Amino acid sequence: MTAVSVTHENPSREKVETNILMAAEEVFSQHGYRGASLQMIADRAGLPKANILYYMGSKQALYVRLLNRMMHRWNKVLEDITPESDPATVLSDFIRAKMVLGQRYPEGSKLFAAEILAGAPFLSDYLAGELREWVASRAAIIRQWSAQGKMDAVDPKWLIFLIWSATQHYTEYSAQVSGILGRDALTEEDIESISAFLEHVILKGCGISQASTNAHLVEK
Amino acid sequence: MTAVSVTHENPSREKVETNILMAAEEVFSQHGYRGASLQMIADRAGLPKANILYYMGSKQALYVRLLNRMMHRWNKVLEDITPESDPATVLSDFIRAKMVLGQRYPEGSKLFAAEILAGAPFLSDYLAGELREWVASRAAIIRQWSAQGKMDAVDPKWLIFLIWSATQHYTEYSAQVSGILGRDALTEEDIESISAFLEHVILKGCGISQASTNAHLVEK
DNA sequence: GATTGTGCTAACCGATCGGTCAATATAAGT
DNA sequence: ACTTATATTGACCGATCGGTTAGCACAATC
Repeated sequence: MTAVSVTHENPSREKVETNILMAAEEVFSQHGYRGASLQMIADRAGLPKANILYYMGSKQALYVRLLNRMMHRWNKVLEDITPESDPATVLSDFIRAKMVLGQRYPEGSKLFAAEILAGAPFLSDYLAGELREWVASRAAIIRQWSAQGKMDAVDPKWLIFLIWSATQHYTEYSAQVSGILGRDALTEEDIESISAFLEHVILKGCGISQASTNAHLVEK
Repeated sequence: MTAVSVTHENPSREKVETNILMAAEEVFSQHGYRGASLQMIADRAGLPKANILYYMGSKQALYVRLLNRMMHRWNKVLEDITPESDPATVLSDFIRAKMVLGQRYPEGSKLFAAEILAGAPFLSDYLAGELREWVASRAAIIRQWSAQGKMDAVDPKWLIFLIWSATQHYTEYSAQVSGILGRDALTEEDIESISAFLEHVILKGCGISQASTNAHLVEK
């Protein structure tokens, strides 16, 4: 068991696995679980197919691993959104964080979307468990804000779904968005412009006064 | 051979085709183009596989036909949204129409979503053509409204995307929504509640005064 | 230098893929 | 009745599916 030695330079197990995970994330996100094939993943990773199975065990194990990885990234963002006293900053942070998440992990986000489109066969427990509780706890806070007159008495669940959908749209429907905009991808300015727009509409729409400037109102 | 005459009882061509299209829409929407198999479609339609190909020619032809059917439904909704003078009614109608569309054709909507997730290989022309022009023409109208002081100077494209994403969410992420709500499906009241919420937040968020009552603010 | 353990992969497995075809059944026209 | 056109489907095709296995390369241990 002393065989620690110098395996660091070698394409050590970790590097190979990362390579496979990246390739698999792309393929699964485009074609869903059933539509993805190990051969496509292997080709994109530049490895023989048997190698994928050697490292990952099975197609399902690989898929579940990707889902879990994405769930953890997602949970991290959720945790960062602490229930402070100020609705404006909390909701604003939430919007920005979700936009960043989508931009940072576009493939993982699409993979998640494909899984849910398929009826979430691997995620139903997570949705009805952890995520549901997260929504419930946040909804309670929002309800308090409404009761305190800090914002309109909107249904908190619909508000949370609104922020989710509006931000996710730009990663999962990137093909539609760029097709319509006539651009290959969104620029940094686009992202900032969209974030500012969503902040403006959602906060104002919920009757929350915005602290920041109005500079973002200028159309790109 | 008494079986004669009454061909009306027979599943005449049109009926058979409709049956196949329905089955195919379900399967494609769940698994995407690659993930769907003709055998699954045949099973769901209660027909032998060869029969599917007899009526539809090929997997791709069947898929494209479904996409076109959904595009026409979609275009019909878009056409109904005429550029009247009043932003409030136009945007409100748009929101409601999109909610209805999603509830009416959930499978077709999901099929569309899966196609776009996969990079829209069959729809790129449509997106960069018809749909793009529709967005451009509507954006121009919204810009006029802003110039006339009827609403805030938000970027019209982001506004259109916001309405799309917020409404689509409830059909395409129905697995997530119902998982979190702890309900199998959305009720009529849910739909009304969501529509009213979106109307309230988006119109108010864009600085458009709402004519209707505030009854919808009561949380479900 | 023989042994052991791991990384790696060509070759193969049965199942299923989209699609073809020949055979049969049914209906319609004459 | 006979012909023609259409409907229907079991059997089959080569390709590809996820997964197994046997064997080779290589390095560390004894």
